[in-house]
Amino acid sequence: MTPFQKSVYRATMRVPKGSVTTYGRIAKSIGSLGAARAVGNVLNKNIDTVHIPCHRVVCANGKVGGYVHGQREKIRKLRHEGVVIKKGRVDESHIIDV
DNA sequence: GTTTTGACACCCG
DNA sequence: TCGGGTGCCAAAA
Repeated sequence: MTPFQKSVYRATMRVPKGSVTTYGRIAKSIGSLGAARAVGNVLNKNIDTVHIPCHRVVCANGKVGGYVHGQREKIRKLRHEGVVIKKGRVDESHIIDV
């Protein structure tokens, strides 16, 4: 596992339940500004959704983005944690910096 | 060493 | 608000 991937996973685990962050912000927080896309790639390769809450990572514009188990499932999980989602978009108030 | 691939971000019309 | 095009980055082939 590359150090970049470890950083991404660590950052992802920092996101508190009931809140979400964006790919770009994760990238910035681990010192790889502009690597939003690369971050997505890492999460995609990760199948270990049990140990890593990758469903709390969304797009900067509030769009949900993808998920290994399907977008539907991702949204369902988020709503389950109390995150408000309207028409496939996460409410801004839940998007935070870590 | 070079090319391809994405779970993005940003700008423009 | 929405779609399309462009730029960016790290990994894997």
